[in-house]
Amino acid sequence: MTKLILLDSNSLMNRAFYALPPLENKKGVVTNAVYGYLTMFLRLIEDEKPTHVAAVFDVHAPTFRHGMYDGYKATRKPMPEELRPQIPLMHEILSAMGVKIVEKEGYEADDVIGTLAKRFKVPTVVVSGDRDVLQLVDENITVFHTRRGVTDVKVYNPETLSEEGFTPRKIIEYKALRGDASDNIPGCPGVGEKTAMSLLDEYGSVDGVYANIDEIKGKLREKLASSKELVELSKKLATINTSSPVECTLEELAFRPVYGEKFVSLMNELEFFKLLPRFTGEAVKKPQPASKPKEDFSDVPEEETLPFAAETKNYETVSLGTLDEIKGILNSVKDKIFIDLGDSPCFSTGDGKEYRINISESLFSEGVDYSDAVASFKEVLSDGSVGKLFFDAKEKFDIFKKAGIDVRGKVDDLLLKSYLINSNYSYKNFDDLKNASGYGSGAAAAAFDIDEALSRELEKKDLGRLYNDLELPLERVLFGMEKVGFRVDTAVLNALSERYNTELKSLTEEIYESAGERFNINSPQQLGSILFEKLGLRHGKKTKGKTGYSVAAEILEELDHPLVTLILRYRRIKKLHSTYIEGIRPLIQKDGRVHTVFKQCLTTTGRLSSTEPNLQNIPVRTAEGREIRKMFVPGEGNILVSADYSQIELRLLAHFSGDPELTKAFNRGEDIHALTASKFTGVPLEAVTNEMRRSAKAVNFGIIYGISAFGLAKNIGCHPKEAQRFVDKYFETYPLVAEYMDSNVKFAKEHGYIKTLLGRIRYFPELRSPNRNIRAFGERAAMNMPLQGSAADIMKLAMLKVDEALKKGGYRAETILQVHDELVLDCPKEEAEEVRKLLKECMENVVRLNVPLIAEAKSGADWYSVE
DNA sequence: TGATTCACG
DNA sequence: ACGTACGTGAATCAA
Repeated sequence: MTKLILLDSNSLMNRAFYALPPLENKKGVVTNAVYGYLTMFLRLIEDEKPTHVAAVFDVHAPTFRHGMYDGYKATRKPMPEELRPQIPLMHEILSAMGVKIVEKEGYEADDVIGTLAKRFKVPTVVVSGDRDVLQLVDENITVFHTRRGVTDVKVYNPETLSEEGFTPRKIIEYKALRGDASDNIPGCPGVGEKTAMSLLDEYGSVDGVYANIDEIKGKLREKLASSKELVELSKKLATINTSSPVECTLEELAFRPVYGEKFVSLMNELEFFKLLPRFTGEAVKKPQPASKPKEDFSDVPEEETLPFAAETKNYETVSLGTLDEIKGILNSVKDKIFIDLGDSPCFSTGDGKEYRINISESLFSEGVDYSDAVASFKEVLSDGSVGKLFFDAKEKFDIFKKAGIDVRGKVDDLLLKSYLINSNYSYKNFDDLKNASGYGSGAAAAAFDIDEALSRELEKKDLGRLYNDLELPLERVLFGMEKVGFRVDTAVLNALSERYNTELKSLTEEIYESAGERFNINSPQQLGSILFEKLGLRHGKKTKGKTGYSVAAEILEELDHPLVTLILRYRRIKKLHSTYIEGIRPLIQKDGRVHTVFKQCLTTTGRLSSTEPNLQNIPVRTAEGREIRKMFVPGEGNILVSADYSQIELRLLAHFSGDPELTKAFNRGEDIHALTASKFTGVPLEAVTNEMRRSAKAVNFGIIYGISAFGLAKNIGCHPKEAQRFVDKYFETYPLVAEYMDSNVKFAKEHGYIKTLLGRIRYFPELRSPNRNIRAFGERAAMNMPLQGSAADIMKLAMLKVDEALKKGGYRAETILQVHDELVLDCPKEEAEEVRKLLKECMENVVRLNVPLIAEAKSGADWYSVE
């Protein structure tokens, strides 16, 4: 039984492009349209089982139709930059599969499709995202119209078309009157959906309308009369040419797909791991000696690719129903076990089997609950001679700790390994591996293979030490910090809350009075309309997005109006109150402490991040906000000891660049910002004013961030031209810094990545973007990474050192917080002075640079008073 | 869900 | 002629 599928490929790719998020493979190639197209095609193959297929594309050349240049699509939006390269890619994939691509220069895909559809007189399915092709529907031809997304398809045959009040011919007539903006068909101005339909219901066609134009009254008649030519042109534009000179026989379209090496390698390169087996069917389950995906990446050795050893193995999943069964297997574990907890806990012993604990059925029916299932792991988890493999070990430590279980023995963490291999995609790497293993959900059975593959990759990238000697031991330290937590004084919290509440209330009244009406002060939209429309204050040029005016503090500060002053104050208090008071209150646990969660595998630079609550952004810069810190206190009988690195990133800049002036200054212990100011202005060091130092400091920071004159200007509020002079002056003063920054960008462009002091890698796919701005962003980030990332390395190393030193010295003090360049310890009072010295010592001597590392260590009764 | 705003290093 | 400082998280509004 013959069945022909005609794919309106440009239309489908366009649909897919806008329907799907901008998927990228690890090389930074956007693949969403290709992915969507293939998904749809796959579904068609499975559901429709076509015997013949044609993928029809537009050829982008001056477009003629009916022999007349029509300017058609001349004003159409240009194809997005991320979509354009996906078209040739799609061609390549289709060719590899053996799907016939049909295109005819000078003819729209519609015309080619119309011609083929009508030519062969066989059952045909036309697949398109455009409604134009509905005019082709007949007893042989069905149209699949993709609506939202790529899988939501409406099937049109003569019956369903008539249910919507259309006939194939009426589609053309309708378009002629109504027009179609997306296709640049003008139609009759002033005639919309409703009018077009009622005219056609009355007169049947465009010709019918004009033959009876006298019957029509008023404005509509004028419009129609004056647009007669336009409507007739529209009709021509809307009519698909079903006799284009396309030389193509039915036999040429025969669908005999081949999923050979070329196809497999393309799919792997694009990282369509789930799609591949669906195309190849059973073939992928069997070992495939011929096609090792890894080989396909061999020409890009520096790329952040992973081996897929897991793919070819056969795994077995076994479901366990009783505690005895679970315990039986757990008792036999010799050296290493992988455990994952999710909807149903599962584990593997490295025997190629995955054991799933069936909570929902037998365990429950035996009156055993989830915590007992977890508790059944107790023996093996507490056994120090058995190694553990986890994905996100710290989370597992926490879950087991809550069940009263301490995890002992050597631990490996798949997430951590994956993060070090590529910090841009640590979770995604793992997903890819899971998919490659052929199992959609837990990859317990494949975990050991994945672990091995990741270990090989770590070694290849020289990350073994960073993993074994830094990140992995740090994970335990971080877990300890989370468990201890930071005590919050609820009396102080309540007092602050009350103060803020009162203040907010009175500010709200004052604001309403000043504005002359009540409105939602928190709504940027409403606020903007009050300030800029009602009061007519001059607004910034910024009209980002569609909402209109920016009401950010930096804009409002320019305005001189009592209402604005009130608003700014309101917002400051509101922020403090909702984020740091009411936001933190519910996070205080029964022990009176907040237990932040440190994300060790999140940032691209190697820094930690802190959540629930975020203790890394507690206010400090303003006196007003700093008050919040009074509620963070040490445990009973303790004192807080804290130390922070002084200008660690600038010191690293001196170290890496080797700039003599910068190095000399740090070695002499000079004030680096004042020095920069002095060199800029020519005045002696002692004569540098606060204002001069402030600007110089901003420049120093700017350098760390990968300076741009515009960014600097915005920060210090000067003209970009003046900022540019500062930048030039800076690089003149510290010439080796300029060289160093250039060398970073150059290296990143050449190799695709940059390393920090301890060899941490960050990839920069942005540098290969066709988009200038994205590239420029990548360049700044590449300049910043060695500084921010190395500072993170050093701090992490210091945390390990502090932890060891405290243990070794038998101190009871505990690290409770890290804020990038600061460590906070909860310390018994009697240990305070010793611990303060120990902390400073550890932090300053953890690595040796060409310049000294300085840490200032202080203590205090709360986080506010730490001096 | 994404955009805005603002807190930190 | 563009749009820009680097790295984060939480609250809030508007769709």
